[in-house]
Amino acid sequence: MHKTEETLAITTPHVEGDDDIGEIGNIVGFHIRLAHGAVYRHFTETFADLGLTQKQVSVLWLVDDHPDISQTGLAKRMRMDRATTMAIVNRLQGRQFLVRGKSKSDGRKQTLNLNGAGRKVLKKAKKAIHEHECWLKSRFSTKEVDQLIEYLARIHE
Amino acid sequence: MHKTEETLAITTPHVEGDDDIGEIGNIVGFHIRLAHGAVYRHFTETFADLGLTQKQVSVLWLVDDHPDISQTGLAKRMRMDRATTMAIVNRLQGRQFLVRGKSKSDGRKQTLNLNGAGRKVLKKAKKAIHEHECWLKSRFSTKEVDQLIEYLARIHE
DNA sequence: GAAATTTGTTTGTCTTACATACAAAAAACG
DNA sequence: CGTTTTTTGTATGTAAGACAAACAAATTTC
Repeated sequence: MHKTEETLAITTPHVEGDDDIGEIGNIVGFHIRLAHGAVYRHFTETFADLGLTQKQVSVLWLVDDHPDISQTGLAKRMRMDRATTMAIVNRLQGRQFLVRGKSKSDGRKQTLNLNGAGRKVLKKAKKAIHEHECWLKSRFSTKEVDQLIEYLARIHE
Repeated sequence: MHKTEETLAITTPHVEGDDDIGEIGNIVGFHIRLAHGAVYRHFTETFADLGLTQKQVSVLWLVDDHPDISQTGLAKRMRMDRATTMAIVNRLQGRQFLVRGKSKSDGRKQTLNLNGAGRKVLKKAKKAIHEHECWLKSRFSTKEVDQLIEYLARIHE
C-alpha cells in the first residue's frame, strides 16, 4: 500500500479511519516503531499469565543457549549496557529463574545459568513464543519471513 | 539444553563470536526488537542536541499535520493510550512547543496545535529526521525500502 | 610495578506503558 | 424529557527499560 499524499484529510473530526498519519507515513523509522509497538503489545498479552517481558524471555533464552555466559557477554548479544543488564538479571535472579556464579578463568566475571525453575519457565515461554510468532508470521509467506528477517538484520547488525 | 527444533526453521546462518545468538535468531519478534533498539539508539544520538525523543517528534509532526487534533485522535494514530498521550503532551506543553485549546464542537475535547517554538523545533527535527533516515535507508535500495515499509505496515495496521 | 582497561555494581534520572479512578461533556436510550 | 452509558481528559501510582556517572576489584597492557 502506497500511502503518499493520496489521503490528505486535514482534520478528521469524527472519521472512523484513523490510519491517516500524513507524510510521516513515509518515514521508515516511524513504521519500525509502530511495528515494534504492535509486536510488544501482542507479546505482553500472550505472556500475561507467565509475567515475563520480551527482555526477560530473551535473556533466559540466551543464558540457556550459552551456559556460563557473563553479563557483558549477554549485554553485547542483546545490545544493552551493563546497568540495564544488571537490572534484568537481578529481576530474574529475584524470581529464582537463574543463578550467578563465579568464573574460574576470570575473577571479574560472573557466570549466568538457569536453574530448574528457570528452565521450566523457559519451556513454557517458548511455547508462548511459538504462538506469538505464528500470530506475527501469519501475514507473511515463508519467503517473506526470510526476507523480513534479513532486512531487519541489516539494521541491527 | 532443550532445543525445540520441531517448530523452528533454521534460517539464520550461525556465526561464531559475539553475534552468535543461537536459535533465538530465527524469531521475527527478536529481530524487530533489535532493529528497533538500533534505530532508537541512532535516533537518540542524532537528536541529542535537540533533546527530543522519537515519541515527541512524532507527536509534534502529527499535530502539525492535523491542526486542532484531539488527544484521543493523536492517541489512536500513535497507538498509545490516553494516559501515555497525556504525559507526552504535558511534556511538550511544558517546553512551550504546543498549546491546548478548547474544541468548539465538543466540550470534552481539547484541540492541540503547535506554537511558534513548536514549529521551529519541528523544522529542525525534520532535518535531523532526514539525516537519521538516510543512515537507516543507506543499507537498502529504493525498492527494498518500499518493501520493508510495506512489511512493517502489515504488522502494525 | 604502574597505568589503563574490563567487569560488575550502585545510584539516580528520564521516558514510556498501563491500570485505575474520577469529573465533565456528549451520546444513546427508554 | 430525564436517565444511563460512553467518551474524553485528568490525576495517581506502578513497573520496565535506557542511560549516565561513579566506584571497587580483577585483569591486561605497558
